[in-house]
Amino acid sequence: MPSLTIKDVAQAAGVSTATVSRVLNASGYVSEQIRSHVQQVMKELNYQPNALARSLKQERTRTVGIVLPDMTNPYFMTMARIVQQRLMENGYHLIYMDSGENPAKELEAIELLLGMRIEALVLAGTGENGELISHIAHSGTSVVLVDRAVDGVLTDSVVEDNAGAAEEAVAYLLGKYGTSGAIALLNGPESISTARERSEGARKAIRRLGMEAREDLVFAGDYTRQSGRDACKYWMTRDEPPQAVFSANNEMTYGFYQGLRELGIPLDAIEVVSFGELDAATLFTNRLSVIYQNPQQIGEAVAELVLKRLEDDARDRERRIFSPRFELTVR
Amino acid sequence: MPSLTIKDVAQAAGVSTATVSRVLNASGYVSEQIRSHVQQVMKELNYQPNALARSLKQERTRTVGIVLPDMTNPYFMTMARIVQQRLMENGYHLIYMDSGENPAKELEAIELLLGMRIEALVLAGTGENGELISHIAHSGTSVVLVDRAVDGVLTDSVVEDNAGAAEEAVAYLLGKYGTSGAIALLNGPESISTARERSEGARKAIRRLGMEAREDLVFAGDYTRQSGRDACKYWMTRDEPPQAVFSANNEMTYGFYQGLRELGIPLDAIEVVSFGELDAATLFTNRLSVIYQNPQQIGEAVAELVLKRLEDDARDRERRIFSPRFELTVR
DNA sequence: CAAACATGAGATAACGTTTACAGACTCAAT
DNA sequence: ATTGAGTCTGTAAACGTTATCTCATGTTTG
Repeated sequence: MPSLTIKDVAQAAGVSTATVSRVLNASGYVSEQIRSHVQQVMKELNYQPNALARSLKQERTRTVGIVLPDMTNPYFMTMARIVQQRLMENGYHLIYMDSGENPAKELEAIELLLGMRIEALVLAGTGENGELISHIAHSGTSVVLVDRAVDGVLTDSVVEDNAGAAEEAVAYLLGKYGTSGAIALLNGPESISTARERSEGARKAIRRLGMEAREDLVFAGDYTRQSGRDACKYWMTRDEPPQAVFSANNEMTYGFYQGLRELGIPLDAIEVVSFGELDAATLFTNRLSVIYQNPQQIGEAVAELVLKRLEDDARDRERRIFSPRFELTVR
Repeated sequence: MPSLTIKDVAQAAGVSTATVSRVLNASGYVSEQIRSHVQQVMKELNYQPNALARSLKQERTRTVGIVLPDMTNPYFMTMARIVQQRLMENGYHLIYMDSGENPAKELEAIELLLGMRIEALVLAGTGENGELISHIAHSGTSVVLVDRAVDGVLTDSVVEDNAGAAEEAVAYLLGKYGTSGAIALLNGPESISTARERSEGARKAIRRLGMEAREDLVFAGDYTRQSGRDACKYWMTRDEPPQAVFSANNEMTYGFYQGLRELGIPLDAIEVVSFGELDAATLFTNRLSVIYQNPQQIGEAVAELVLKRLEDDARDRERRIFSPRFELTVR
């Protein structure tokens, strides 16, 4: 829209556009008198510099993009908030995109951001657009992967020891409920690296006891509430339902409880250990434990890697691995 | 960074930049032969048009900004996701900012967006920057207020009948627990319009029975978990604790339960009715009911108003009011 | 058959900034 | 007096696009 330009300000203040620009950027020489006068005029006119023109000219946007699979998920948003905060403090800003766990939308989002000339991309990916992402990383825009790896992409990344935490949690359940094997695994989609790793860790715990996972107690969910519900119905209506469940994320866990509720089974009838942000839920039941992924910590790491990469593009690739805390809250 | 320009493409394809621009925008005349050739070249070079330059030239960004008080709150994000979706479908995109419920950060966010030349602003405000917001609305950038009114600002808006819903809920509690008055009100900050309205509605229900709210059973929270916890400690440690609580938002409700937990009081010892997204929580307790604000519905309305306003700036101001559903889930 | 028109493609002037570059002035040191 | 450095300000050329204006061609039309 026809908003004010530096020209209007210059005219109103009786100086050249160059001078206005200089006071705007506090660069070059400008007398204190004119300086304050120009600033006065800018305030009066309510002038707001055009970031588009500025970025175009400077060939810098000081902008970072982040694309997340689900912006309604507090885990991701808590992480992202820290990133935004740290970037802001360093003069960058963050632009959010939601891929909805959908590779095509992810592609669209990334291309939109590229068009905006982001200087760095933070991605919790669907795992599918490896070729493009690699290409981006090799052509000037820094890429930091978070939470999830992407096949064939080697860049800075901050991930979690999903396998290790899953193994620990399942080992705990096995220890408690014996080797009878009545422990169910509620897995996420194979396309997502975290889901694969969690599933693998869980299985490893079982194998270490010289057993194999009972495939009728393994459910291939897709990180949605609905799939947790489905798993519940599948398992809990049989003659010998499992005694415990390991769930790969929070949404599926909620779905599982919803299923119990619908089946009329008391929520405390079965012990659950779940990955993900379930703080609020643990208030309400005595038999749910979580594998807590500290999103603040992860956000801090992401911000740090982004900023480091931005100031030195030639750095070696860095990989941060955090260990989620298996927090036994069963009372 | 030195990304490719239309010039590079033109050179590689052996045509002028004007021609490349024409195929890019499918405007003007260009032979099918050259057309496909240029597109081929663009694919090969992985060319991504510079949105900054494009917007600058066209004096249109097709961008809408949204500033929310808390992007980790699924209520807001569920609403925003719909807005984004609808805007995308109409060729706009949405840029998110988080004000953290802080007027100064809100101001900063708005100014940033203005600098980016957003064409419309969606705002769930802190209630504090009325002057600026009014000014924006009167100078070409459409403004749509959502969830919360802002003093002195008259623009398109979509809000809820907070007072009505609060009144209904508290009337229910009064009916159930008699007029003994042992119903506690957990209010939000007075600066936020929704909080004021919810508090007022609750008080109205009490007055209708010819009584006044007992001020020792009214707690002035601030929409944070911590304040819910504080309220709990304040009320539940006295000789005659309240029999029921009306809470103005979800976060405070979680805090209240956390307080109960810490005090060792069974969560079902007290009935709660709360505003906000508490879907998951109602799975776990039998004595929590929610006043459900349908975020999808609100998102749809916001998107519709934004799009209408964008295509006809002269429209009359429109105000959509939704009635939250008081959903009695107590079993 | 000239005149009108549709088609195709290149030059070029913006859009709102920043940033050389170049003048002009002041002031101290030679 | 002359130089030179330091301070202040303006002119104008970019940044990567799009859109207007040309100028060529055909291709209809009256």
